[in-house]
Amino acid sequence: MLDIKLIRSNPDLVREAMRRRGETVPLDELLALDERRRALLSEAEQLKARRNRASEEVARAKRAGEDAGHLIQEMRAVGDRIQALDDEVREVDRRLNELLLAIPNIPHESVPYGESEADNVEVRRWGEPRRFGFDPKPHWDVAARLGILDFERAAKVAGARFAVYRGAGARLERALINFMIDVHTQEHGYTEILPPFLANAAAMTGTGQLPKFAEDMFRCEGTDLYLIPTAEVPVTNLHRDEILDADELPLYYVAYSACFRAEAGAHGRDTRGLIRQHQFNKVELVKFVRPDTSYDELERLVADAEDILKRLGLPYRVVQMCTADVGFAAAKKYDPEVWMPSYGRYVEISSCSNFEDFQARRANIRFRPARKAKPEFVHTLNGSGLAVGRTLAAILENYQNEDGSVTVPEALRPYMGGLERIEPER
RNA sequence: GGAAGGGUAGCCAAGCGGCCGACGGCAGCGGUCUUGAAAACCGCCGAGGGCGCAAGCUCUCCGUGGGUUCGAAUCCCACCCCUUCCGCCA
Repeated sequence: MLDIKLIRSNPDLVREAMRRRGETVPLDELLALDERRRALLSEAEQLKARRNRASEEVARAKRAGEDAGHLIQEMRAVGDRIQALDDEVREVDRRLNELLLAIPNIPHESVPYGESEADNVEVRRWGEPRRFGFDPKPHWDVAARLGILDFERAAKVAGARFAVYRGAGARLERALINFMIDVHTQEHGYTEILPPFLANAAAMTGTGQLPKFAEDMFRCEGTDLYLIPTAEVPVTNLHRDEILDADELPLYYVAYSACFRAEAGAHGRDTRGLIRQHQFNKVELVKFVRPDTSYDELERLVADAEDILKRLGLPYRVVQMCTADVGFAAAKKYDPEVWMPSYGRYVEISSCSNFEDFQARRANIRFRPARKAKPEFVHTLNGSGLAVGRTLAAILENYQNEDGSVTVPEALRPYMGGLERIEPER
Protein backbone atom coordinates (compact mmCIF):
# COMPACT_ATOMS: atom_id res chain seq x y z
CA MET A 1 0.00 0.00 0.00
CA LEU A 2 1.20 3.46 -0.82
CA ASP A 3 1.15 6.27 1.71
CA ILE A 4 -1.90 8.44 1.05
CA LYS A 5 0.19 11.40 2.10
CA LEU A 6 2.66 10.69 -0.68
CA ILE A 7 -0.15 10.45 -3.21
CA ARG A 8 -1.67 13.66 -1.91
CA SER A 9 1.53 15.66 -1.88
CA ASN A 10 3.10 14.17 -5.00
CA PRO A 11 0.45 12.82 -7.35
CA ASP A 12 2.62 13.34 -10.44
CA LEU A 13 5.34 11.11 -9.05
CA VAL A 14 2.79 8.35 -8.47
CA ARG A 15 1.18 8.89 -11.86
CA GLU A 16 4.56 8.60 -13.59
CA ALA A 17 5.45 5.46 -11.63
CA MET A 18 2.20 3.83 -12.69
CA ARG A 19 2.78 4.83 -16.30
CA ARG A 20 6.20 3.18 -16.18
CA ARG A 21 4.52 0.01 -14.92
CA GLY A 22 1.98 0.17 -17.70
CA GLU A 23 -0.82 0.52 -15.16
CA THR A 24 -3.63 2.99 -14.95
CA VAL A 25 -4.97 3.77 -11.52
CA PRO A 26 -7.89 6.05 -10.57
CA LEU A 27 -5.72 8.71 -8.95
CA ASP A 28 -8.23 11.52 -9.46
CA GLU A 29 -11.02 9.62 -7.74
CA LEU A 30 -8.63 8.78 -4.96
CA LEU A 31 -7.56 12.37 -4.44
CA ALA A 32 -11.17 13.56 -4.49
CA LEU A 33 -12.13 10.96 -1.88
CA ASP A 34 -9.20 11.94 0.28
CA GLU A 35 -10.26 15.56 0.21
CA ARG A 36 -13.87 14.66 0.92
CA ARG A 37 -12.76 12.52 3.82
CA ARG A 38 -10.79 15.27 5.45
CA ALA A 39 -13.65 17.77 5.06
CA LEU A 40 -16.09 15.33 6.69
CA LEU A 41 -13.64 14.53 9.44
CA SER A 42 -13.08 18.17 10.21
CA GLU A 43 -16.79 18.87 10.57
CA ALA A 44 -17.47 15.73 12.60
CA GLU A 45 -14.61 16.46 14.93
CA GLN A 46 -15.76 19.99 15.66
CA LEU A 47 -19.16 18.64 16.58
CA LYS A 48 -17.62 15.92 18.72
CA ALA A 49 -15.53 18.46 20.57
CA ARG A 50 -18.71 20.38 21.25
CA ARG A 51 -20.51 17.27 22.40
CA ASN A 52 -17.65 16.36 24.70
CA ARG A 53 -17.78 19.77 26.35
CA ALA A 54 -21.56 19.52 26.67
CA SER A 55 -21.27 16.07 28.24
CA GLU A 56 -18.99 17.45 30.91
CA GLU A 57 -21.47 20.22 31.52
CA VAL A 58 -24.33 17.72 31.84
CA ALA A 59 -22.36 15.66 34.30
CA ARG A 60 -21.47 18.77 36.31
CA ALA A 61 -25.08 19.98 36.32
CA LYS A 62 -26.43 16.60 37.42
CA ARG A 63 -23.97 16.43 40.28
CA ALA A 64 -25.04 19.91 41.32
CA GLY A 65 -28.67 18.82 41.12
CA GLU A 66 -29.44 21.27 38.33
CA ASP A 67 -31.58 20.63 35.31
CA ALA A 68 -29.75 19.92 32.05
CA GLY A 69 -32.76 19.12 29.90
CA HIS A 70 -32.20 21.86 27.37
CA LEU A 71 -28.56 20.82 26.79
CA ILE A 72 -29.52 17.18 26.40
CA GLN A 73 -32.19 18.16 23.93
CA GLU A 74 -29.68 20.18 21.94
CA MET A 75 -27.09 17.40 21.94
CA ARG A 76 -29.62 14.94 20.64
CA ALA A 77 -29.62 16.83 17.35
CA VAL A 78 -25.84 17.16 17.35
CA GLY A 79 -25.58 13.43 17.92
CA ASP A 80 -27.75 12.73 14.90
CA ARG A 81 -25.59 14.96 12.74
CA ILE A 82 -22.41 13.27 14.01
CA GLN A 83 -23.91 9.90 13.25
CA ALA A 84 -24.66 10.96 9.67
CA LEU A 85 -21.16 12.34 9.19
CA ASP A 86 -19.53 9.24 10.65
CA ASP A 87 -21.57 7.04 8.36
CA GLU A 88 -20.37 8.97 5.36
CA VAL A 89 -16.75 8.92 6.58
CA ARG A 90 -17.05 5.16 6.92
CA GLU A 91 -18.24 4.82 3.36
CA VAL A 92 -15.55 7.15 1.99
CA ASP A 93 -12.91 5.28 4.00
CA ARG A 94 -14.09 1.96 2.69
CA ARG A 95 -13.87 3.11 -0.92
CA LEU A 96 -10.55 4.89 -0.35
CA ASN A 97 -9.06 1.78 1.20
CA GLU A 98 -10.39 -0.37 -1.61
CA LEU A 99 -8.63 1.83 -4.18
CA LEU A 100 -5.45 2.07 -2.13
CA LEU A 101 -5.21 -1.71 -1.79
CA ALA A 102 -5.39 -2.09 -5.55
CA ILE A 103 -2.50 0.27 -6.35
CA PRO A 104 0.84 -1.45 -6.98
CA ASN A 105 4.15 -0.40 -5.51
CA ILE A 106 6.37 2.29 -7.00
CA PRO A 107 9.35 0.75 -8.82
CA HIS A 108 12.76 1.74 -7.47
CA GLU A 109 14.73 4.17 -9.58
CA SER A 110 17.22 1.41 -10.44
CA VAL A 111 14.52 -0.67 -12.15
CA PRO A 112 14.88 -0.55 -15.95
CA TYR A 113 11.91 0.65 -17.97
CA GLY A 114 10.16 -2.03 -19.96
CA GLU A 115 6.83 -2.87 -21.55
CA SER A 116 6.84 -6.63 -21.09
CA GLU A 117 8.91 -9.48 -19.71
CA ALA A 118 10.93 -9.29 -22.92
CA ASP A 119 12.51 -6.14 -21.52
CA ASN A 120 13.88 -7.81 -18.41
CA VAL A 121 17.64 -7.49 -18.10
CA GLU A 122 20.13 -10.27 -17.52
CA VAL A 123 22.59 -9.13 -14.88
CA ARG A 124 24.93 -12.13 -14.61
CA ARG A 125 25.54 -15.76 -15.46
CA TRP A 126 27.21 -18.56 -13.58
CA GLY A 127 28.34 -21.96 -14.84
CA GLU A 128 28.39 -23.48 -18.29
CA PRO A 129 25.46 -25.51 -19.61
CA ARG A 130 26.74 -29.05 -19.98
CA ARG A 131 27.53 -30.45 -23.43
CA PHE A 132 25.81 -33.82 -23.59
CA GLY A 133 27.37 -36.63 -25.62
CA PHE A 134 23.85 -37.97 -26.14
CA ASP A 135 20.36 -36.63 -26.54
CA PRO A 136 19.32 -35.38 -23.08
CA LYS A 137 15.75 -36.14 -22.03
CA PRO A 138 13.25 -33.89 -20.31
CA HIS A 139 13.01 -34.55 -16.58
CA TRP A 140 9.63 -36.27 -16.81
CA ASP A 141 11.15 -38.89 -19.13
CA VAL A 142 14.19 -39.25 -16.90
CA ALA A 143 11.91 -39.64 -13.90
CA ALA A 144 9.63 -42.13 -15.65
CA ARG A 145 12.55 -44.42 -16.45
CA LEU A 146 13.73 -44.18 -12.84
CA GLY A 147 10.25 -44.73 -11.49
CA ILE A 148 10.55 -41.76 -9.14
CA LEU A 149 7.72 -39.48 -10.29
CA ASP A 150 4.17 -40.57 -11.08
CA PHE A 151 1.94 -38.00 -12.72
CA GLU A 152 -0.72 -40.45 -13.90
CA ARG A 153 -1.55 -41.72 -10.45
CA ALA A 154 -1.36 -38.20 -9.04
CA ALA A 155 -4.07 -37.25 -11.52
CA LYS A 156 -6.18 -40.10 -10.18
CA VAL A 157 -5.88 -38.66 -6.70
CA ALA A 158 -6.04 -34.91 -7.34
CA GLY A 159 -6.15 -34.16 -11.07
CA ALA A 160 -3.77 -32.43 -13.45
CA ARG A 161 -0.79 -30.46 -12.17
CA PHE A 162 -0.05 -32.73 -9.26
CA ALA A 163 2.83 -35.12 -8.76
CA VAL A 164 3.51 -38.19 -6.68
CA TYR A 165 7.14 -38.65 -5.67
CA ARG A 166 8.30 -42.20 -5.12
CA GLY A 167 11.34 -43.90 -3.66
CA ALA A 168 14.57 -42.05 -4.41
CA GLY A 169 12.52 -39.22 -5.93
CA ALA A 170 10.73 -38.59 -2.66
CA ARG A 171 14.00 -38.82 -0.82
CA LEU A 172 15.71 -36.43 -3.21
CA GLU A 173 12.98 -33.83 -2.70
CA ARG A 174 13.32 -34.21 1.07
CA ALA A 175 17.10 -34.05 0.79
CA LEU A 176 16.88 -30.78 -1.13
CA ILE A 177 14.61 -29.24 1.49
CA ASN A 178 16.93 -30.21 4.31
CA PHE A 179 20.04 -29.17 2.41
CA MET A 180 18.65 -25.73 1.61
CA ILE A 181 17.42 -25.09 5.14
CA ASP A 182 20.72 -26.22 6.63
CA VAL A 183 22.77 -23.93 4.40
CA HIS A 184 20.56 -20.94 5.13
CA THR A 185 20.41 -21.51 8.87
CA GLN A 186 24.00 -22.59 9.46
CA GLU A 187 25.83 -20.44 6.95
CA HIS A 188 23.62 -17.51 6.02
CA GLY A 189 22.24 -16.66 9.45
CA TYR A 190 18.53 -17.35 8.98
CA THR A 191 16.22 -18.68 11.70
CA GLU A 192 14.07 -21.64 10.71
CA ILE A 193 10.29 -21.29 10.78
CA LEU A 194 7.75 -24.00 10.05
CA PRO A 195 4.54 -22.03 9.47
CA PRO A 196 0.87 -22.89 8.97
CA PHE A 197 0.07 -23.75 5.35
CA LEU A 198 -3.28 -22.00 5.58
CA ALA A 199 -3.66 -18.29 6.17
CA ASN A 200 -6.62 -15.98 6.67
CA ALA A 201 -7.76 -13.05 4.54
CA ALA A 202 -6.06 -10.47 6.75
CA ALA A 203 -2.71 -12.20 6.25
CA MET A 204 -3.29 -12.48 2.52
CA THR A 205 -4.09 -8.78 2.37
CA GLY A 206 -0.98 -7.95 4.37
CA THR A 207 1.39 -9.40 1.82
CA GLY A 208 -0.66 -8.31 -1.20
CA GLN A 209 -2.29 -11.51 -2.46
CA LEU A 210 -5.68 -10.01 -1.65
CA PRO A 211 -7.78 -8.36 -2.82
CA LYS A 212 -6.41 -8.45 -6.37
CA PHE A 213 -5.24 -12.03 -6.78
CA ALA A 214 -7.95 -14.06 -5.09
CA GLU A 215 -8.49 -16.20 -8.19
CA ASP A 216 -4.88 -17.43 -8.04
CA MET A 217 -5.46 -19.15 -4.70
CA PHE A 218 -7.36 -22.11 -3.31
CA ARG A 219 -9.87 -21.16 -0.67
CA CYS A 220 -11.27 -23.51 1.92
CA GLU A 221 -15.00 -23.40 1.41
CA GLY A 222 -17.02 -21.89 4.20
CA THR A 223 -13.98 -20.45 5.96
CA ASP A 224 -11.79 -17.39 5.91
CA LEU A 225 -8.76 -19.56 5.10
CA TYR A 226 -6.70 -19.90 1.95
CA LEU A 227 -3.99 -22.42 1.08
CA ILE A 228 -0.80 -20.39 1.04
CA PRO A 229 0.71 -19.72 -2.40
CA THR A 230 4.09 -19.16 -0.70
CA ALA A 231 5.53 -19.19 2.82
CA GLU A 232 6.05 -15.46 2.36
CA VAL A 233 2.46 -15.03 3.53
CA PRO A 234 2.55 -16.71 6.96
CA VAL A 235 6.15 -15.69 7.68
CA THR A 236 5.78 -12.01 6.79
CA ASN A 237 2.56 -11.89 8.78
CA LEU A 238 4.30 -13.29 11.84
CA HIS A 239 4.99 -9.71 12.85
CA ARG A 240 1.75 -8.13 11.68
CA ASP A 241 0.58 -5.32 14.01
CA GLU A 242 3.86 -5.36 15.92
CA ILE A 243 6.35 -2.67 16.84
CA LEU A 244 9.78 -4.27 16.77
CA ASP A 245 12.77 -3.05 18.74
CA ALA A 246 15.50 -1.58 16.56
CA ASP A 247 18.05 -3.99 17.96
CA GLU A 248 15.95 -6.97 16.83
CA LEU A 249 16.57 -5.95 13.23
CA PRO A 250 17.44 -7.30 10.81
CA LEU A 251 15.32 -10.45 11.20
CA TYR A 252 16.14 -13.28 8.80
CA TYR A 253 13.75 -16.23 8.49
CA VAL A 254 13.89 -19.35 6.36
CA ALA A 255 10.77 -21.46 6.02
CA TYR A 256 9.91 -24.63 4.22
CA SER A 257 6.34 -24.92 3.07
CA ALA A 258 4.19 -26.56 0.50
CA CYS A 259 2.77 -23.91 -1.83
CA PHE A 260 -0.60 -24.03 -3.55
CA ARG A 261 -1.52 -22.13 -6.69
CA ALA A 262 -4.68 -22.30 -8.74
CA GLU A 263 -2.75 -21.38 -11.90
CA ALA A 264 -5.87 -19.80 -13.35
CA GLY A 265 -4.98 -18.46 -16.76
CA ALA A 266 -2.05 -20.83 -17.24
CA HIS A 267 -3.99 -23.43 -19.24
CA GLY A 268 -1.76 -25.22 -21.67
CA ARG A 269 1.49 -23.81 -20.29
CA ASP A 270 4.12 -26.19 -18.92
CA THR A 271 1.63 -29.03 -18.84
CA ARG A 272 4.31 -31.72 -18.52
CA GLY A 273 6.64 -32.30 -15.65
CA LEU A 274 7.22 -30.50 -12.38
CA ILE A 275 7.54 -26.94 -13.63
CA ARG A 276 3.99 -25.72 -13.02
CA GLN A 277 2.07 -27.57 -10.31
CA HIS A 278 -0.93 -26.79 -8.13
CA GLN A 279 1.19 -27.91 -5.17
CA PHE A 280 4.94 -27.63 -4.86
CA ASN A 281 7.56 -27.37 -2.15
CA LYS A 282 9.57 -24.25 -1.56
CA VAL A 283 12.17 -23.01 0.88
CA GLU A 284 11.54 -19.33 1.36
CA LEU A 285 13.74 -16.57 2.74
CA VAL A 286 12.10 -13.58 4.46
CA LYS A 287 13.78 -10.49 5.87
CA PHE A 288 12.58 -7.62 8.05
CA VAL A 289 15.10 -4.79 7.87
CA ARG A 290 15.72 -1.12 8.52
CA PRO A 291 14.70 0.96 5.50
CA ASP A 292 18.16 2.39 4.87
CA THR A 293 19.62 -1.11 4.48
CA SER A 294 17.00 -2.81 2.34
CA TYR A 295 18.75 -2.54 -1.03
CA ASP A 296 21.98 -4.01 0.34
CA GLU A 297 19.86 -6.71 1.97
CA LEU A 298 18.25 -7.49 -1.39
CA GLU A 299 21.64 -8.09 -3.01
CA ARG A 300 22.61 -10.41 -0.17
CA LEU A 301 19.29 -12.23 -0.40
CA VAL A 302 19.85 -12.96 -4.08
CA ALA A 303 23.38 -14.10 -3.29
CA ASP A 304 22.01 -16.50 -0.65
CA ALA A 305 19.65 -18.03 -3.22
CA GLU A 306 22.43 -18.21 -5.81
CA ASP A 307 24.67 -19.98 -3.32
CA ILE A 308 22.34 -22.98 -3.34
CA LEU A 309 22.54 -23.20 -7.13
CA LYS A 310 26.34 -22.96 -7.01
CA ARG A 311 26.63 -25.68 -4.39
CA LEU A 312 24.41 -27.91 -6.50
CA GLY A 313 26.49 -27.12 -9.57
CA LEU A 314 23.50 -25.93 -11.57
CA PRO A 315 24.20 -23.31 -14.26
CA TYR A 316 22.06 -20.23 -13.84
CA ARG A 317 21.63 -16.60 -14.65
CA VAL A 318 20.07 -13.73 -12.74
CA VAL A 319 17.50 -11.53 -14.43
CA GLN A 320 16.36 -8.15 -13.20
CA MET A 321 12.69 -7.50 -13.79
CA CYS A 322 11.74 -4.35 -15.71
CA THR A 323 9.00 -1.93 -14.65
CA ALA A 324 6.31 -3.94 -16.48
CA ASP A 325 7.26 -7.23 -14.81
CA VAL A 326 8.37 -6.24 -11.32
CA GLY A 327 5.28 -7.61 -9.60
CA PHE A 328 2.42 -5.91 -7.79
CA ALA A 329 3.98 -5.50 -4.36
CA ALA A 330 7.67 -5.27 -5.23
CA ALA A 331 9.78 -2.17 -5.74
CA LYS A 332 12.63 -4.20 -7.20
CA LYS A 333 12.95 -7.84 -8.15
CA TYR A 334 15.56 -10.29 -9.36
CA ASP A 335 14.73 -13.74 -10.70
CA PRO A 336 17.49 -16.34 -10.59
CA GLU A 337 16.89 -18.76 -13.48
CA VAL A 338 18.32 -22.26 -13.77
CA TRP A 339 19.48 -23.85 -17.01
CA MET A 340 16.92 -26.42 -18.13
CA PRO A 341 18.18 -28.60 -21.01
CA SER A 342 14.71 -29.73 -22.11
CA TYR A 343 13.57 -26.13 -22.48
CA GLY A 344 16.89 -25.12 -24.03
CA ARG A 345 16.81 -22.02 -21.89
CA TYR A 346 16.93 -20.68 -18.37
CA VAL A 347 13.79 -21.18 -16.25
CA GLU A 348 12.77 -19.19 -13.17
CA ILE A 349 13.71 -21.03 -9.99
CA SER A 350 13.61 -18.18 -7.50
CA SER A 351 12.27 -14.67 -7.20
CA CYS A 352 13.83 -12.15 -4.83
CA SER A 353 12.08 -8.89 -4.06
CA ASN A 354 12.38 -5.79 -1.97
CA PHE A 355 8.91 -4.57 -1.06
CA GLU A 356 10.21 -1.54 0.83
CA ASP A 357 7.35 -0.50 3.17
CA PHE A 358 4.56 -1.65 0.83
CA GLN A 359 3.78 -4.83 2.76
CA ALA A 360 4.75 -3.33 6.11
CA ARG A 361 2.15 -0.60 5.67
CA ARG A 362 -0.53 -3.13 4.75
CA ALA A 363 0.39 -5.48 7.58
CA ASN A 364 1.27 -2.68 10.01
CA ILE A 365 4.78 -3.92 10.81
CA ARG A 366 6.89 -1.22 12.42
CA PHE A 367 10.03 -0.70 14.42
CA ARG A 368 11.21 2.01 16.79
CA PRO A 369 14.36 3.55 15.28
CA ALA A 370 15.51 4.78 18.69
CA ARG A 371 14.18 4.96 22.20
CA LYS A 372 11.30 7.44 22.38
CA ALA A 373 11.30 7.86 18.62
CA LYS A 374 8.09 7.34 16.71
CA PRO A 375 7.59 3.94 15.12
CA GLU A 376 8.42 3.61 11.41
CA PHE A 377 7.52 0.94 8.93
CA VAL A 378 10.15 -1.74 8.36
CA HIS A 379 11.14 -2.87 4.91
CA THR A 380 10.29 -6.47 4.02
CA LEU A 381 12.04 -8.68 1.50
CA ASN A 382 11.68 -12.24 0.42
CA GLY A 383 12.97 -14.71 -2.09
CA SER A 384 12.84 -18.38 -2.87
CA GLY A 385 15.85 -20.22 -1.69
CA LEU A 386 14.83 -22.20 -3.83
CA ALA A 387 11.71 -23.65 -5.44
CA VAL A 388 12.33 -27.30 -4.61
CA GLY A 389 10.34 -29.06 -7.35
CA ARG A 390 12.03 -27.06 -10.07
CA THR A 391 15.40 -27.69 -8.47
CA LEU A 392 14.73 -31.43 -8.54
CA ALA A 393 13.71 -31.16 -12.20
CA ALA A 394 16.92 -29.24 -12.97
CA ILE A 395 19.01 -31.90 -11.25
CA LEU A 396 17.33 -34.73 -13.16
CA GLU A 397 17.99 -32.96 -16.43
CA ASN A 398 21.46 -31.56 -15.83
CA TYR A 399 22.81 -34.62 -14.04
CA GLN A 400 21.30 -37.34 -16.25
CA ASN A 401 23.52 -40.01 -17.76
CA GLU A 402 23.18 -41.87 -21.03
CA ASP A 403 22.20 -45.10 -19.27
CA GLY A 404 19.19 -43.39 -17.70
CA SER A 405 20.74 -42.95 -14.27
CA VAL A 406 21.13 -39.61 -12.53
CA THR A 407 24.26 -38.61 -10.64
CA VAL A 408 23.47 -37.17 -7.21
CA PRO A 409 25.18 -33.76 -6.79
CA GLU A 410 27.92 -34.08 -4.21
CA ALA A 411 26.40 -31.57 -1.83
CA LEU A 412 23.27 -33.71 -1.54
CA ARG A 413 24.94 -37.07 -0.93
CA PRO A 414 25.09 -36.66 2.86
CA TYR A 415 21.32 -36.17 2.71
CA MET A 416 20.88 -39.28 0.54
CA GLY A 417 22.69 -41.75 2.76
CA GLY A 418 25.79 -41.39 0.62
CA LEU A 419 23.98 -42.40 -2.58
CA GLU A 420 25.97 -41.35 -5.66
CA ARG A 421 23.59 -42.34 -8.43
CA ILE A 422 19.92 -42.93 -8.82
CA GLU A 423 19.63 -46.02 -11.01
CA PRO A 424 16.68 -47.22 -13.10
CA GLU A 425 14.54 -49.82 -11.41
CA ARG A 426 14.99 -53.38 -12.61
C1' G B 1 -18.90 -29.95 19.47
C1' G B 2 -20.82 -28.83 24.96
C1' A B 3 -19.95 -25.95 29.65
C1' A B 4 -17.54 -22.12 32.40
C1' G B 5 -14.20 -18.10 32.75
C1' G B 6 -11.51 -14.31 30.29
C1' G B 7 -9.49 -10.49 26.31
C1' U B 8 -7.91 -3.01 29.23
C1' A B 9 -1.25 0.41 27.19
C1' G B 10 5.60 -3.35 26.16
C1' C B 11 4.03 -6.90 30.50
C1' C B 12 0.80 -7.64 34.95
C1' A B 13 -3.57 -5.43 36.57
C1' A B 14 -7.98 -2.00 38.81
C1' G B 15 -12.18 -0.04 36.84
C1' C B 16 -21.13 1.88 40.91
C1' G B 17 -23.24 4.91 32.45
C1' G B 18 -20.45 11.10 33.38
C1' C B 19 -13.71 13.93 37.49
C1' C B 20 -11.57 7.45 32.89
C1' G B 21 -7.48 7.23 27.29
C1' A B 22 -8.11 4.87 31.81
C1' C B 23 -5.98 3.57 39.45
C1' G B 24 -1.77 0.78 40.71
C1' G B 25 2.60 -2.30 39.87
C1' C B 26 6.71 -4.11 36.70
C1' A B 27 9.94 -3.02 32.73
C1' G B 28 12.21 1.24 30.17
C1' C B 29 14.17 6.47 30.14
C1' G B 30 15.95 10.97 32.90
C1' G B 31 17.40 12.71 37.70
C1' U B 32 18.61 12.93 43.32
C1' C B 33 21.63 10.09 46.65
C1' U B 34 26.37 6.90 46.19
C1' U B 35 33.65 6.18 45.16
C1' G B 36 30.67 2.70 41.86
C1' A B 37 26.41 -0.38 41.82
C1' A B 38 21.97 -1.80 44.27
C1' A B 39 18.05 0.08 47.26
C1' A B 40 15.15 4.38 48.22
C1' C B 41 12.97 8.82 46.35
C1' C B 42 11.30 12.43 42.24
C1' G B 43 9.89 13.01 37.17
C1' C B 44 8.89 11.05 32.20
C1' C B 45 6.89 6.96 29.72
C1' G B 46 0.69 3.96 24.15
C1' A B 47 -0.89 4.37 18.95
C1' G B 48 -3.26 6.67 14.84
C1' G B 49 -5.80 10.71 12.32
C1' G B 50 -7.36 16.02 11.22
C1' C B 51 -6.05 21.39 11.41
C1' G B 52 -1.42 24.35 11.86
C1' C B 53 5.03 27.12 9.29
C1' A B 54 5.42 26.08 14.37
C1' A B 55 4.08 26.20 19.44
C1' G B 56 -0.12 23.88 19.86
C1' C B 57 -5.42 22.69 19.33
C1' U B 58 -8.55 18.65 18.48
C1' C B 59 -10.72 13.76 17.36
C1' U B 60 -10.49 8.43 17.65
C1' C B 61 -8.82 3.86 19.83
C1' C B 62 -10.23 -0.67 26.42
C1' G B 63 -10.57 -8.15 21.23
C1' U B 64 -13.77 -6.97 16.35
C1' G B 65 -18.37 -5.13 14.37
C1' G B 66 -23.17 -3.31 15.34
C1' G B 67 -26.88 -1.22 18.91
C1' U B 68 -29.03 1.59 23.31
C1' U B 69 -27.94 6.64 25.40
C1' C B 70 -27.28 13.68 25.65
C1' G B 71 -22.92 10.62 27.10
C1' A B 72 -20.29 3.58 26.83
C1' A B 73 -14.12 0.30 28.94
C1' U B 74 -18.85 -0.10 31.77
C1' C B 75 -25.53 -1.93 29.36
C1' C B 76 -27.49 -5.09 24.89
C1' C B 77 -26.58 -8.23 20.27
C1' A B 78 -23.33 -10.87 16.90
C1' C B 79 -18.62 -12.58 15.81
C1' C B 80 -13.24 -13.65 16.74
C1' C B 81 -9.40 -15.27 19.98
C1' C B 82 -7.37 -17.34 24.68
C1' U B 83 -7.71 -20.51 29.27
C1' U B 84 -9.94 -24.64 32.03
C1' C B 85 -13.21 -28.93 32.19
C1' C B 86 -16.08 -32.62 29.25
C1' G B 87 -16.62 -35.15 24.47
C1' C B 88 -14.13 -36.53 19.95
C1' C B 89 -9.49 -37.16 17.68
C1' A B 90 -3.57 -37.75 14.62
